[in-house]
Amino acid sequence: MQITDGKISIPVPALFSFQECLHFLDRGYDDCLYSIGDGYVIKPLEIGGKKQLIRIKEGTNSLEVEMLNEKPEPLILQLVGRWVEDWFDLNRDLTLFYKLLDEHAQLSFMVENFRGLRLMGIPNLFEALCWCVIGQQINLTFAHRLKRRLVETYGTAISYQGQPYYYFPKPEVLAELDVEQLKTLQFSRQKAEYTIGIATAFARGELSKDKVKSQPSSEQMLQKLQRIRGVGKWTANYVLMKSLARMDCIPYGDSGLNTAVASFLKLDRKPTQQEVNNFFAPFNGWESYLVIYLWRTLS
DNA sequence: TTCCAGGCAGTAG
DNA sequence: CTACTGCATGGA
Repeated sequence: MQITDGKISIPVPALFSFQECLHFLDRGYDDCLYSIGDGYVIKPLEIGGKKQLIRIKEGTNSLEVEMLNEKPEPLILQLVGRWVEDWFDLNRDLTLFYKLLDEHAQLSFMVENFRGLRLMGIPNLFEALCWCVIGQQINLTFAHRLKRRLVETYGTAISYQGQPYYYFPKPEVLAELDVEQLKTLQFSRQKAEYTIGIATAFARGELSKDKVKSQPSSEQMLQKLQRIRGVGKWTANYVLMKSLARMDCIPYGDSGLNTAVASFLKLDRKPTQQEVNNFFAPFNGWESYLVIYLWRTLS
């Protein structure tokens, strides 16, 4: 990572495609927590309690990060750079995963077709959990609408060139809400209760990214997460993958995953958990990436 | 109209 | 243990 003149230049690894990553972020959904333009993404993020707004473009074998709202000191720039590396999962060598894909009779086409697609993270665990609750069992268009209402109502924003850029609401804010307030945003009673419960757990310090991280194994991380009401097997696996960058997660029950696996196995029904496990077996240690690539086949 | 979406908890057997 | 049900809305 190089920092010169208030800008950050991050070298990208082999098997990286900015275009594939942007495609993932775009996908036709209206997301309120970043903004995609032609060849760039603008993202608001908080570093050390300070609100930053960054624009990420592609350079020559690099990502170029520009600070849009202020010119912070080099230490902060360093942290912003690390955050971007985290978001795009840049510090991962995908050679082995690609070798496994290449050896696979049905999936080897992904090596060329999806080349360089990375696991785009949701570094904020609280946000990731809320997003799962919102997305549970409803169509993604409506899920994005619900998220937008939550963020625009209870989040904070900064303005850049006349446009507001929103930060996800703080747990302390959502923890103070009552169910009826979220129901006016068209949350179901259940989604409202789960969201407030998760916010309360974070606000009280019962749950945090560090607390989940400190568990010795993925299995125990899953168990810690699933103790929270509203967090089941699907959500726990999803957030371990997206927020903690664990590589061995399969969000069992995911309808998109079921659709993709059923299609490769030529089933006219949902695959059983055993069939999903068998399908994933050759990708031991790379399950999360395979999930991302299977979802990619659907869009 | 009915069915089902990037599920989950609660209950019954 | 498995099977079923309510939840909320919108698109196919």
